[in-house]
Amino acid sequence: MGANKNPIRIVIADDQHLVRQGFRSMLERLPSMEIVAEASTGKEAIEQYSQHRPDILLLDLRFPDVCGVEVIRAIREQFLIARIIVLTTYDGDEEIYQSLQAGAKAYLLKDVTLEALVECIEKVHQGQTCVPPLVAAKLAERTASPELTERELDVLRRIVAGRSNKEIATDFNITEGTVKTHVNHILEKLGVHDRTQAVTTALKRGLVRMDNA
Amino acid sequence: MGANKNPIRIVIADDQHLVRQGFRSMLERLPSMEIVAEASTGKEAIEQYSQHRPDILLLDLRFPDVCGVEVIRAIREQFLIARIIVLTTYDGDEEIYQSLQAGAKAYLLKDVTLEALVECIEKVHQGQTCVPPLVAAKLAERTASPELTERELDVLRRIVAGRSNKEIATDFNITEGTVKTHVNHILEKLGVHDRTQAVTTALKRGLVRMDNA
DNA sequence: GTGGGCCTCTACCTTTCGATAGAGGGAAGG
DNA sequence: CCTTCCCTCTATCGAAAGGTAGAGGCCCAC
Repeated sequence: MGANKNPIRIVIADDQHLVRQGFRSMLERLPSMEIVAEASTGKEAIEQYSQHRPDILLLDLRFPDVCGVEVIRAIREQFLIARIIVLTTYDGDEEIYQSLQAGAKAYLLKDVTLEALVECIEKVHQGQTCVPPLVAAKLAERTASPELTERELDVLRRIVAGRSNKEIATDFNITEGTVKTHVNHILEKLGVHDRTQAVTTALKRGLVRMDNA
Repeated sequence: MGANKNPIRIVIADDQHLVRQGFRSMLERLPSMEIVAEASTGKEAIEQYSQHRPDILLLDLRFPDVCGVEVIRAIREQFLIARIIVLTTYDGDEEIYQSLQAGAKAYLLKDVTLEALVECIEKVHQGQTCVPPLVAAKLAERTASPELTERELDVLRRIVAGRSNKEIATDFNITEGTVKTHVNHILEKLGVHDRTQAVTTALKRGLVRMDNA
């Protein structure tokens, strides 16, 4: 089991130290893989990618600073050939859609087996994509449901932040009536009946994220 | 680096395959540790504990079936000496409190270093406990805030499920007025002004969990 | 048994929310 | 140019939510 001449060069980006070390520990056993760097934030992920130009970037979506999708966009902007595998626990249709839309080549959930991960890495390295059936099914859900406009997303985020219609109105310098219009459209598009349900479905689908603390 | 005569025998319980394998891969390198089993559900965790009686159980809180706290209670009921380390991403004060209350000896977040994990395992194996400062701080928050009654928790769960006061009333066969009373108490105790904020606060603090799908 | 939670109920009132229906302006695209 | 979409606003209305202030029954602990 000697060193491989052309191992697949990989950067791991995950905000959890232990998870990164775990991945590293598993993948380093394989002679065909080489971990060239780690990143614990979105910013670091971009930096490490630029610096090392790995064959594969294993990317989580959760970071303290930039969200994973932004990382994908930023990297793909500079390096169109970038081969990015999203490896995360989030299974919301919106997160999947956004990631693939931004240019990720694969979307894996962290409950896959090591074998599946390795297979995926090899496929992507060869220029293929990799979207497991369950993920694809989630993606289909999203395609079936109407898209929110930018403004509606703004309002939705404030709703999740726990603000009232009146407060949202002052936040955006618009009338409460307008906010209500947006809210109505949001409820329609999400297929729910009140803002409380809007919050939970938005969180489940990955349309918004809760701020910590 | 030969085999240790008395390695610390460990069971790993985590719903994510890749994470389990990562932990195993890391810990197996240490001669002083031995992974004797894995579990991917709460039920399995209890079974594997009973069967192997490990020195240490590394336990996540998220499982498809039983929640981690229940697992702790079930195991501690049979095996009072059980030494359980909670290793999770959840940092809500309620989850921490419940876990330690149920008898966990340590509570670690998955962003700790491997060194910290190993140190924790050794400490717990020697009969000590291990609660990092940040976790302890979260715990303090919980102690400072009033506790919800069983009924209030029932109502809160329904609120998170997106049900209206009227619906909750029929769910529990009580009047809508009574539900409103409970809701008022909930809002007071959580320190929020409406049910939407109650939902996010409850989720952040780990008082309730969202049902998937 | 007395006090204190807890759960239950009632009543009243204000505010907020959500539904509905419309309308005007601006930007993008055919 | 015309259509379409988005954002904005107005107006009205009923339904739901939230605040306040009680009160009775139950069980447990002191």
